[in-house]
Amino acid sequence: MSTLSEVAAHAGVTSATVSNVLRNRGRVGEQTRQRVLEAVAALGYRPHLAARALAEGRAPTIALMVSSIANPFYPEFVLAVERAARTNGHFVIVCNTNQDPLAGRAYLEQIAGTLSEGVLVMNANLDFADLHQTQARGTPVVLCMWERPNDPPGLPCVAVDFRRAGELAAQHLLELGHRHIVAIVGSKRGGIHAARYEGFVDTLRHAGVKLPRTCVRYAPDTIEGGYAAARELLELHPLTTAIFATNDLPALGSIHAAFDLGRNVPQDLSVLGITDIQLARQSRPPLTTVAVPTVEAAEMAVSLLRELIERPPAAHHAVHQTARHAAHTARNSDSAREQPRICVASEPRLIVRGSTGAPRRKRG
Amino acid sequence: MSTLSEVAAHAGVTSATVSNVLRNRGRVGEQTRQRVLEAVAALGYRPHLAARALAEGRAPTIALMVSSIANPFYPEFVLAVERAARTNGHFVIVCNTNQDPLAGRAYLEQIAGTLSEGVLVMNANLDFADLHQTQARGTPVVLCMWERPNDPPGLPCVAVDFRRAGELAAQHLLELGHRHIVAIVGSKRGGIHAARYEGFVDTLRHAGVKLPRTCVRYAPDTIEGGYAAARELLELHPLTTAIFATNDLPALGSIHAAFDLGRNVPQDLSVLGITDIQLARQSRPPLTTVAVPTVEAAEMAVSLLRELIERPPAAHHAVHQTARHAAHTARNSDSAREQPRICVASEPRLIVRGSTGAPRRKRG
DNA sequence: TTGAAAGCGCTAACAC
DNA sequence: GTGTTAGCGCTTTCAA
Repeated sequence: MSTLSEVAAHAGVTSATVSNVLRNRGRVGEQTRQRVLEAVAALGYRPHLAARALAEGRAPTIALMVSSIANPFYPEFVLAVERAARTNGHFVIVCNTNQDPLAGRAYLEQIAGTLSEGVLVMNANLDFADLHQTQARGTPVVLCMWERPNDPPGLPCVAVDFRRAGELAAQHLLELGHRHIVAIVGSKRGGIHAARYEGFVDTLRHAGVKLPRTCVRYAPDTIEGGYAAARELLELHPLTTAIFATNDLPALGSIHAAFDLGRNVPQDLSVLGITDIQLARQSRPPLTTVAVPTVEAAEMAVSLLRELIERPPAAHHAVHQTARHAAHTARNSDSAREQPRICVASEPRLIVRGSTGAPRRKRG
Repeated sequence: MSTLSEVAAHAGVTSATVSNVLRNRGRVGEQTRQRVLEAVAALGYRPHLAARALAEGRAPTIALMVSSIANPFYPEFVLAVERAARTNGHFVIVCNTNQDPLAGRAYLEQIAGTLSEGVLVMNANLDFADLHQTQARGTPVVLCMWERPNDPPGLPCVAVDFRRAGELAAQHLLELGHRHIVAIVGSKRGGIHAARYEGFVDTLRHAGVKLPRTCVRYAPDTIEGGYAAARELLELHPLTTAIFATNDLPALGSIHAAFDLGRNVPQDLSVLGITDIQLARQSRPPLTTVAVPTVEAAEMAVSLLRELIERPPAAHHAVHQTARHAAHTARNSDSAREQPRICVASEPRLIVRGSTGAPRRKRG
């Protein structure tokens, strides 16, 4: 691993010059530039990113917090984030909080501002206070998929209208003629899926279709969770013709439950979810779902983060600032907080596949 | 973001002392230690990881190269890697090579040795020459799942006996009484899945069961790939009673194909794969498969990497070395190369679930 | 037990 | 155009 000054020596110039040609800064004579380039090639020089980070006062990485990358939704998202980040010259560090706010805090404390110049948060079950703190310390934070555009979280975020997703789902079921519907909510009551559920229920209600409490289950956001919930629901309400799940995983589990109960999907039972993860396409029958703009959201999140990194929102009281690097500006916080940026991603849209259909006229 | 010397000033000591108390190095008086700790708390000091990396000559991260994290197998692996890495004090940077060796090289060139002190390679379709080069430059590299323990790759690796996995699969089918078998290989002919396939074929042959060329398909290692291959195979060989796929994803696709062809699994057709990804448990019917020790391999890989980082294998010719940091040792390469370490993970084992059974006596 | 000082590899003023 | 110089925040000899 050769260093800048080794290259400089080899080219008979000074390291500043090498630095300049490498970053196309400052005017450099054509011949020196050539000599430098040769030296770089000859020595196989590669810049030391940690050193550069230190000197520049900024890191080449961003941290992506997820609760557990094993959730089949995340990898798709991580992929998109990584792609977008790369084109901005950032590497991404995956931080599995494992649903534990303490683990999340530990990550934030170590990484934010020292190894990563920004933090992306994807439903990682983090303490908002921690997030605000890292922000106050000067490291931009953005929430990747805020579920309620009309109810801003007080942090920069990209919002996706999940309420609308719920509405779309209900509408589809209604149009098909379903009236005996049950719902599986993939989070705690009032939890993260609340907006999806409300959109669904409200739409049903407007159409005069009730969804009594016994027709909804709060379950883990997994295939197994959906499976168990669907079985219970189906056994309790044998006349059910459609199951709505607030996420694809439980919807997939519901299809399995139907299968095990000897019910054919979609002939005997319609099932639909929200998100459109890859698996949705790959189930038998393929899952009807309300697609959410995952990749778009990832890209927006990355670009919002980049923006925040480049031009940190001015703090209201101009803070005493001796620091050489502007990135450390937004230091103060509570007294005068400006509205955090919020980007709204495009609307969810219904994707009709094989798991929904009209209910049978009569059921046995 | 306060710095060491700010803390030092606040505590009335010098930054060296603060550094010492923070890392429990050097003897420090109990009272100064207390004052320092208070100052740290008061200022909310957190060490700057990039600065530390530069000073120590080592980075707190490792790079994990994968071809595309969207493959459902990887996240499970990434999760395990991340956990293991964290307990070693390393963050992990995910590098999607996207099947492109050039992308892989770009990653290696930028990251290795400058931002990451080690690289883990998980089937990332990389150029071995690049890998050797980064190793020669002093950054340890380990291959995460080498498929042929008896045929070392010339790089440190953790090996899993995938040939054995193929044997186990064949044995299971044989014991159930299957004789009309087809196979789907999830890689190019002679590609990464070759060992699995050979183990399978050889075991069949020893039992006197032939697997003619028309009974095997090389297909993409995906659900869709398996689906298409299975359909072809099944249409070509209607008497088939069992499908073996070298990976779970194509096996899952095969189940779908059977479904669409009106064949019941396992009554009309048995299907099995290799790996035991989470999805295998969650299909209908659940997939019989040969489980491979994913988590164990991840942990072994991380710990092998750590070992290599801590005690880099001595180069044979003691290389001229002025560098202050020992990590830059193993610089030379080809003429006198010592045997790279290879760790063998525990054996694959058969997991019988619902997708395999005895063949029907007679078929219509 | 503590401090002074050098240096990790790089960038960025500023001077020449 | 190119070199000089002073750091970035930390660790680590070596002295005191």
